[in-house]
Amino acid sequence: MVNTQTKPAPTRRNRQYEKRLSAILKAAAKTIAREGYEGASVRRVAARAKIGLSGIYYYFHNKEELLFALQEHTFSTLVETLQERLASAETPEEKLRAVIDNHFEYFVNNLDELKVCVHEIESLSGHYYKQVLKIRQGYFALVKKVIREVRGRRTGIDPNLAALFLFGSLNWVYMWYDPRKNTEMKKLSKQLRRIYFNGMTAP
Amino acid sequence: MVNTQTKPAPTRRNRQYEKRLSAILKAAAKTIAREGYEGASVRRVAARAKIGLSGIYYYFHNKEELLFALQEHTFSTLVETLQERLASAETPEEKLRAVIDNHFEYFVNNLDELKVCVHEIESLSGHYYKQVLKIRQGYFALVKKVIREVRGRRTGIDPNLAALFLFGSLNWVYMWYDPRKNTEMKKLSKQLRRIYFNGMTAP
Amino acid sequence: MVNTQTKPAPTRRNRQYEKRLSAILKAAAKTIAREGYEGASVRRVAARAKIGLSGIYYYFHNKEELLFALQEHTFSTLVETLQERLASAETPEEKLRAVIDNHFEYFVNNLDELKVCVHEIESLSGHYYKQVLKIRQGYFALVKKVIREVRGRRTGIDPNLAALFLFGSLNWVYMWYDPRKNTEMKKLSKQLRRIYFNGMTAP
Amino acid sequence: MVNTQTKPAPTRRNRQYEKRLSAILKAAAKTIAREGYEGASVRRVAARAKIGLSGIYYYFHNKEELLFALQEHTFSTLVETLQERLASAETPEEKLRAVIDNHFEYFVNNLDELKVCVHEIESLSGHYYKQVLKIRQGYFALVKKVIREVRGRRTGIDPNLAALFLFGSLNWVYMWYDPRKNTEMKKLSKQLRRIYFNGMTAP
DNA sequence: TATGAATGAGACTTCATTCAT
DNA sequence: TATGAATGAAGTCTCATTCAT
Repeated sequence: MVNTQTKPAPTRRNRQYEKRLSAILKAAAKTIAREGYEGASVRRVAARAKIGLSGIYYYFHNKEELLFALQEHTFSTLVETLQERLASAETPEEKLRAVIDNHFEYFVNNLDELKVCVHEIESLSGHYYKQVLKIRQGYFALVKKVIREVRGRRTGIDPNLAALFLFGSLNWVYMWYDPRKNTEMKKLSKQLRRIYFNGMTAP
Repeated sequence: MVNTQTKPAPTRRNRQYEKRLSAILKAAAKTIAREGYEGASVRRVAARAKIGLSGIYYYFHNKEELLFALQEHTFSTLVETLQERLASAETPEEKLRAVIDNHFEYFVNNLDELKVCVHEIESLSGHYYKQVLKIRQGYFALVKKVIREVRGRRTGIDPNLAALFLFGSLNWVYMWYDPRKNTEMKKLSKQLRRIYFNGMTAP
Repeated sequence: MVNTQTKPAPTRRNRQYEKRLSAILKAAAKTIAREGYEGASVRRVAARAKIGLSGIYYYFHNKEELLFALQEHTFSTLVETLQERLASAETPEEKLRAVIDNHFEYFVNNLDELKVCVHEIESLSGHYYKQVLKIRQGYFALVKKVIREVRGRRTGIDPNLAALFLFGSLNWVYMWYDPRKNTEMKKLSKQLRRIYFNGMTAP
Repeated sequence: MVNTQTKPAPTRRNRQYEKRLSAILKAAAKTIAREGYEGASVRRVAARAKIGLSGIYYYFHNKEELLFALQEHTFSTLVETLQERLASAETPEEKLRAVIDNHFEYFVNNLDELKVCVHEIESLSGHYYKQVLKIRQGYFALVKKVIREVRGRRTGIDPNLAALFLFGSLNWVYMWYDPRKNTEMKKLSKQLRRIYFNGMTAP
């Protein structure tokens, strides 16, 4: 089953298993991104993953666990890569850039996954929700810390609110970004950095 | 049916009709806000509106029309009130404030409705979607124009992107705003204005 | 819905409703008697009742409620008619006869229902189970009291055990009684009375 | 496979096989006793037997065969031990006691198995059913013969009916016997004997 | 104007079973 | 001897919608 703590050596069987599993996750991301979590049917996810309907239930206990796996993985990755970037950033400005670039870069390479993470946060419930919440809170804390450094002593800026507004800008992107138009991510990033950096450092 | 162009004099019967209709809309907003459009069942909407299930279908042709009515009304109102506010604003700064205050004020008084508008945009399809899209585009155009005025000659700012980022910040609010904590809207507005105004006017 | 406390006057509509409802119950009894509770599918119950599958769910919230309604009604009737019979019985012997005849008579007229009640007692759970349990306990108490009268002062007989054994004999009938062979109920009753009456009154 | 006629010498391998097999049967008895035959899933039987799901299918062709093995073994044992007991009983009374004690003793040591045998008789079908039926008929014949001896010349007692009533009392025990309360089997046996012996021998 | 009764489609999930390994 | 992976069939239930009244 998914989420086993022990990772055995990748035998041929294991590799087959992992392949199927990630095929299912990819299919789930695509389907849920297009139809919404409630709107997406497990059957259609299975069809896209080229597996029998009941095959899904060999890998996941239920539909919600599919969404959970998606969110858990995406947010964890987001946090990890951000931490790496932040480690090699020095000035507050560089750190803000790390935050923004990290988010955009992941986004542009994982459109479906990020959409599902942003748009279906409340579709999880109970234990699943709480577990993802924790990771998201970690992510939020990282960003808030960066913002605190950016604003320095300017007490007119509330880091909490500023972080929430920034997340709004970042998360909303999936609603208008069109990959076919191939808008340069660099430009997006630069614009957003400019607004928020200047916005938070002006006297 | 909904959206009749001709508005007859408000007889007692008409008033009864309108009352029921808005009760249904309120119930729909609450239900869809909590359960999502796909997750919300017409049955539960009817129950909340204290009406028989099939009673709904006297007022609306189908479930999608419910969502449409909600979005149509909210976005139209948003545009209307913004126009009024803008008419009495003079400087670019005042206009930016009009945009932000208008959004926040409506939001705080219509939490469910705005959430439904923001979160369920893509749940409409076909004709319904297009009609709402038009209104939203009008709204967007108004805001973009304000932003253009704010940035003035600073060509480093792309009004389109800036508007999209601003909308992100505004729309994301429903995800974290907690009416029970009674956060002051004034503070929210002030913070957001500060970031975006400074962010777009810094050299 | 089923089990409404208020009983409105039987309009034509009501009569139609009642008819359907008892058709469903009859179909459920037949189906569950033949296939067992778990083995019986709601679909097949519906087919026998000549109603659409989902039609069942207009009358009952779920499958378990079907079984509950069956058991609730049967056991209640059993208790009621037994009470009537006991009221007009005088000697202990007559009372024992009332118990046995009451059970057999109901049984022979409602083979399916009684089988379902006896064989599927543990198929109910939670609230449903408890509610039926209460009625059954009432039934048991009635019988025990009769047995106490029968045994008189013979302390060698434990009324509790005797009642349980008697119920065993009564309930087991559905396993071997063949209505096509038209065994006379009178004979059954007489035999059983003889064994238990003599068995409990011998010195 | 199960029920091989030839019994090879018990090598180590064979012993391992038998062990597993009886572990599965024990698990099946427990599971089916709790959840019913239809309600019990092979998966859960396997889990309880601490074996892989498909491992079951090495020992049994299908689910029904599991139930069959259980019933076949239990009823055969019941018949065997009864025959032994009867061989050393002399008076009719002693023989009746043999019948009752035999049943109760087996019952108290094999609660799950006997429940499954009594409650799931009709869950078998076709060939499986017939085979078990034969054994049960043998059991029934034994008991009927004893009863015939007990009643002697009292033609008012129909041995067939009396046997059926007695079986009812015996079989129903699983519905109310609570092993935790540790009711003395001796008392149960004595009570039942008293009722049936006196019941059938009174003038 | 409103509802009670009904339905077909489709949702999620579990089932017994198989087969290559 | 045993299992991991997979499947088709079937299960219960909810859904949006209709229509006679």
